[in-house]
Amino acid sequence: MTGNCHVRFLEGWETATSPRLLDYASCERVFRPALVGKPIVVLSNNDGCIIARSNEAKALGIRMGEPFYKAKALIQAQQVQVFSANFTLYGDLSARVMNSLAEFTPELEIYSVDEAFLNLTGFDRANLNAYGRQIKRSVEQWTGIPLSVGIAETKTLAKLANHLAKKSKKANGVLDLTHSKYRKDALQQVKVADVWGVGRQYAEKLNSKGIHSAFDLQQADDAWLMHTFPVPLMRTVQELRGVACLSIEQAPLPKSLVCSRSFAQPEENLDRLKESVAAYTAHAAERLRKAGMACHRLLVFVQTNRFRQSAPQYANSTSIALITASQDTSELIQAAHQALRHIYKEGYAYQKAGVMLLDLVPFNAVQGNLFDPLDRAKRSVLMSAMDQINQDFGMGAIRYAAEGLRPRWRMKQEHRSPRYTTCWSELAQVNT
DNA sequence: TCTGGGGTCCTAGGACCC
DNA sequence: TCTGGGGTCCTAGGACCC
Repeated sequence: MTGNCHVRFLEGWETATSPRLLDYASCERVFRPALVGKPIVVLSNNDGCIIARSNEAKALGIRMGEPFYKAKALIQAQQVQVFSANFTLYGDLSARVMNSLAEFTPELEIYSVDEAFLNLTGFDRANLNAYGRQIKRSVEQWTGIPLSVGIAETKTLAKLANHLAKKSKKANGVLDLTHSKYRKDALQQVKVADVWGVGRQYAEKLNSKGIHSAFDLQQADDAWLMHTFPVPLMRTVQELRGVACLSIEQAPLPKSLVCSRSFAQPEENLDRLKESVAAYTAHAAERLRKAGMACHRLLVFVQTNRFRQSAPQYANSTSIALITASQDTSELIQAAHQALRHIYKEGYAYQKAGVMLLDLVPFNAVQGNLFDPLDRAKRSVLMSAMDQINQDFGMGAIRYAAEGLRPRWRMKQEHRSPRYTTCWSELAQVNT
């Protein structure tokens, strides 16, 4: 028997079309225990809109995805605590939770910043529920982050169990559905749109054929499904039936890597776009080196604000192939600037730009090139030195002049909490 | 007035070759 | 030169996920 355990903390969010919330509120509370029980909201990059609310803030009627300025009066009147998204802090707390979870399984898959799968194959089936409670209790005690646990034979069922564990008072954060007589009942309770692998498009199509619950989907006709939907949905259905199609995977190598941002203000000027693209490239390259990878292709994209339909619209992208796979920041910045010059058109108010590093390969497996103009061994030493300095003194302590000195395009983050766990100077701001 | 950022997989279709 | 059939590779786009 395979036992899959799905753990979720912080809660998840979804795309703009069906916003759920990201409960980063619990991260903020770890260092400000006085905030427990108080209303909290977390803002998106640029402090534009609300991407997370604590239960107390929800109760006040603050909506998910609501523009900050619209909720401002209510927020002030009710003394709601406001935070800019602090992804550095959330990422670090996430790593601590993952390390704690690793104590409970020989095989841990870090699925996202706030989710993990634990392989419990071979564990005592009768005691899985108790084991789930032990995980929840221990990790919460060690990290201060609340979590919920779902257990079942397949990953899809484990996710579904977790979904119910959070909602059900009786489950109290832990639900084991392995060989459970409540299985049918559980599947009937979950809307098909809430099944992992069923998005909005599929849900609409399924609903129109009378398939509304996870149970309906589990019972659906195979021939019809195969004919109507792409292959991955059939895997989902099999998983709902208890047939494992997805294995627990440990740290699969990334295939691509993206860094992109919306600007605080629209940007028309090529030089400033070049600065932002250089900075995104530098950031992406740093992550690339950290992953031990190099890229064969680099893509740059720019776009105007698609919500402002009255303004002229333009979006484009292009990629540059690199003869030798690279992780060298200056080489990548050069390529990025070359790509940007190709797609830049004057007279548009750009709202967003981004850099994608594609066709990644492990750095130690990079094919050399006889006519390579770069001394890569030397460059590599330079990159390591830069990364070390930035790690010790904070992100951006040392950077390329091409990134600009006082970047106007930097994000607005007026309400960011300190990076308590990753920056000594900010730790001093701890306030209880 | 505001509307994030970072990923994967599958499929269709065009280019090119034999 | 014309023809059909079939293969591979690449790209773009759309679905999904967090």
